[in-house]
Amino acid sequence: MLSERRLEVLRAIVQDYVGTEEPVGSKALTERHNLQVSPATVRNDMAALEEEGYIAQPHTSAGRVPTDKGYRLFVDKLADVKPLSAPERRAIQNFLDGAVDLDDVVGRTVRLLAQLTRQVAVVQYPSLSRSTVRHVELLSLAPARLMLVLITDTGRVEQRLIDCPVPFGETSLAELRARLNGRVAGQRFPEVPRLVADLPDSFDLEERGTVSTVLSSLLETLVEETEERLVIGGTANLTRFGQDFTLTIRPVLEALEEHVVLLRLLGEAKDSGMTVRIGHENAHEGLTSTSVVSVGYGSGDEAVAKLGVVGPTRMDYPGTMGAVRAVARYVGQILAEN
Amino acid sequence: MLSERRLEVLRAIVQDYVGTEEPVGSKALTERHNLQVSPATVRNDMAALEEEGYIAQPHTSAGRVPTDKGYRLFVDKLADVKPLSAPERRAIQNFLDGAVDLDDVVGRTVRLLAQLTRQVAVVQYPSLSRSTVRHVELLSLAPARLMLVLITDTGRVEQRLIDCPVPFGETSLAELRARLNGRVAGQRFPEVPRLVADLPDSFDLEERGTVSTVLSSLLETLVEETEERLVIGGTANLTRFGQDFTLTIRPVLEALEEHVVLLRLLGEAKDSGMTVRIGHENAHEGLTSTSVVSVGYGSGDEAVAKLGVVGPTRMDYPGTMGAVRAVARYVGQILAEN
DNA sequence: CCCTGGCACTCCACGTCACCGAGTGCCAAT
DNA sequence: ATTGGCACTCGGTGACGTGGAGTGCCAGGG
Repeated sequence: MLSERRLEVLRAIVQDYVGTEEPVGSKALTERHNLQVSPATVRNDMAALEEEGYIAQPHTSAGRVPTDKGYRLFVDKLADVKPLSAPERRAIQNFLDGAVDLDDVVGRTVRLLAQLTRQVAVVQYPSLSRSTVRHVELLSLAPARLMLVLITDTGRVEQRLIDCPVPFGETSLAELRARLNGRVAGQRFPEVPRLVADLPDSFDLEERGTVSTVLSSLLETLVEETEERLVIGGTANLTRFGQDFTLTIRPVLEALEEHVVLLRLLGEAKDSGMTVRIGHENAHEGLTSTSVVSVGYGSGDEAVAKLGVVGPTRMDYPGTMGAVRAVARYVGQILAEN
Repeated sequence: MLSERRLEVLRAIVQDYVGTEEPVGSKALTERHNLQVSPATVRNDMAALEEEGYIAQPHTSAGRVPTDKGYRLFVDKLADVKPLSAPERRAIQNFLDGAVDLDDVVGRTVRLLAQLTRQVAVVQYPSLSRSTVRHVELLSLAPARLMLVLITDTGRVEQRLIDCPVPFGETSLAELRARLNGRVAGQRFPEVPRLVADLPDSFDLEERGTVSTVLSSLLETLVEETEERLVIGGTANLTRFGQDFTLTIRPVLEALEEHVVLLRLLGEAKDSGMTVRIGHENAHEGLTSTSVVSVGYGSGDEAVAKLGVVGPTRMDYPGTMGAVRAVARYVGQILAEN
């Protein structure tokens, strides 16, 4: 177990390094933080911290830099989430209050988060599987072509084109629409397959084919690929970090374009509370020098989706966590109002 | 007027520079392109080309680099659009054919274009103002809350939440829905305001407020901000250019995040045929070292939107133009099939 | 009149070298 | 356990020299 002061030294190293982006030495530490001990003592502490793997030196005769393990300890034990300032909170509210629909909420949120943290922001649309069905609409676009529109309590709207095997009459359509809504409206999505399974049976033989087509189209929207959508913003902020460039920024951009990767990442995070994944804790190769701060958000207690930021491991964790948490709360409020 | 050979020299310079990314000298030119003249002659030609502003040297005793004006001449007079190879064409077709709805088509297109050109791809959704209304749907989500769903012939679906001043009965809703569709279905969007202007008059006084609210919400979707949507992909490709980085890549990323900027850019392009805007021809400051190749696409002769790529001025113009044109054609075909 | 070979000149890129300074580890003293 | 002292390491920086690619110009030849 590390002594109290050594933890204090680690905290100071993290804070300084995050601020200056340069390896921090023993002398500078004692000057900038009043540790009440001499540089030599700090050196001993640093040697111990390095021994334990919390910090490292890029090369002999350079200052120390926190390792992933060091950041982990910092986040777990040494850092408090920094609440936003009053003006910041007001800015959030003003910015989000103008949203007119879910797309708008998500779009504004991602811009807001990127601006607030000066990092890359990621916002997931409310997951279908955690929403309830508000309404299912069936529209006839052409004799043998339907459009299925799905609306959730979180305001999400999914549509899908359907090619019918045979033309489907307007009355049958109304019938199907009514029965479908009778079954699923107000129900949770994961229940839907079970609830509609026997629906084709109650239709005439010749209509059954179309009904089945419609249903399978409905069930397809629950497939992961369409189920989880997300939006990314603030990628320009990536250019603020290091100039190694092709080694640092490219893999990150590539990873960000692979939404699947991000979805998996967010999926691995805890459902409630904030999750911080640091450096190599992220499975994806391109993201081993970044940290991901994410949190669930939702209109009630339960999270319907996640949002967060992606930034360099050397980031201001307390500030970032504060911003992420605050934004998630406001978004939850907005959602609850609808 | 420049002699034939001088144009040939310019072409050679552009080709070599695009290939090597390094200033090209007279000797290398004569070796790699059989110009049938000596380096000294080429030097004279180069001096003339520089005099005219088509090429420049980064510093004395370095090779020459094309200027924006040089690229412009190259594109206008010296380059042919390079048709795609058969495998490439097949790849496009395979990749786009699997799309299930418009979102999917646009998403696939942007990925395809980014991969094909190895640059940043931009795809605009079919513009509402150039589409016709296929259907307008009104759903009652809560007593005083409606959802307006708008479907175009291009497959685009826009939805909007509406808060009604007073609850609106189901029969009135059906009435409004029917009359609305009677007026606008099959009509072009720009006609819509005119067509619905007198609609509130035919309703009872107490319903008029809600009807007006619905109509103004419908008209709002025609406002530019929601009217034009676009998707961007392949930003990771930006890292392939130069390492000046904060001077080159950041402003571009920032510009790309400002969809408004891109929309203006695309808007300035010709409606039919391909448009190439080179370097400083782009009004936006962040894009003065990039070129934008764009082209309209649509299901018929008329373009409903544009797509294109953003890359460094030093790009393979013939190849890029070929890819952009081919993709636009295929997307048009896909759209026509729906 | 245009093309060509020759020649002197210019500068960037690159490698070498020396030096400075921040930072370290270790040790003896308190 | 803490501290001051001291020798050592090593990356960053600037000065310097050199090589080479490239240029402009000029005189001679088709």
